[in-house]
Amino acid sequence: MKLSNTLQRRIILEELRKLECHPTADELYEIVRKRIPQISLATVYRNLELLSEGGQVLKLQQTGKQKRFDGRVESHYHVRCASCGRVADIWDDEVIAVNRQLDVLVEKLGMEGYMLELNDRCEKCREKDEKPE
Amino acid sequence: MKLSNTLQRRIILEELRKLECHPTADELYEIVRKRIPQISLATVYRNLELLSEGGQVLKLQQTGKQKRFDGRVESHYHVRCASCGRVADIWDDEVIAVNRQLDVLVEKLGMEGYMLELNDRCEKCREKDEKPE
DNA sequence: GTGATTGCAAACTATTTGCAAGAGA
DNA sequence: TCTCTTGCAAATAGTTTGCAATCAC
Repeated sequence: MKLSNTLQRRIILEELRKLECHPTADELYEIVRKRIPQISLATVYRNLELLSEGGQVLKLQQTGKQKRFDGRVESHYHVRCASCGRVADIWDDEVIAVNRQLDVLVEKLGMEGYMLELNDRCEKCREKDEKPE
Repeated sequence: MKLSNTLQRRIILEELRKLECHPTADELYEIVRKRIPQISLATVYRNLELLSEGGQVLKLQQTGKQKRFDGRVESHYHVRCASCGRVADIWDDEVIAVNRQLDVLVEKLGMEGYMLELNDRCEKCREKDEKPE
């Protein structure tokens, strides 16, 4: 589906690109509203979605909207399925090594921490890809 | 506030620890319900929250519930404020280096990608900490 | 013209909260 | 006993969707 060049779309992208910060949809809505007062929040959501599918905008969010919980507290690492959001543990030496490095780096920069997740697609989603009903 | 040892709390933690996977609150609710049929979803949410504050459970989620968008698509890196969720860019050579390593690693493991975010607290939240109204 | 897009309102999903009743120390 | 916790229902927050009108190509 090709995107047509509507006023709303143009302004949304233009205003987003102007910003140094990384607004939420409704923050951007408030900004865009100064130029197109009657625009609706749904339009902003729809366009951000389409633009990010088209690679013109970056969506800063992990897959899956629900929080997930882990009963194991000791440090270990996660792979999240890029399509369904399921999370599994990963025990790869190099992954562990990168995390060690990040621990050190974060300490050095005086930051609170970091969040690293690898993304893949889980078995179930891969099966679905092969035989989509 | 110390946590009292209620049946619900005990079973929630017990069932979560049994699992290899990392359930969402409602997935866990369904499991716990087999043992305490009248338990409510709100209780599961409340306990997961308390347990994760107490460090007995890990919450696998980034701060901030809203999606954020970025007008710059070229690869660059983010720091998210651990308390308000605001996102800023970071241009630190070592951070860039770690990301390069991750690119290579992900490629090698044949995965889709990764998501790395540093966490800190932003100016505004730091100020608030100092003089909480 | 016709398919994409809009604004609006309503729907939806995940999560949180108020409250009165009940359990734990 | 006195606080913490529960179940329930209602509220909230963020986001998505159906629809008829309108716009872009």
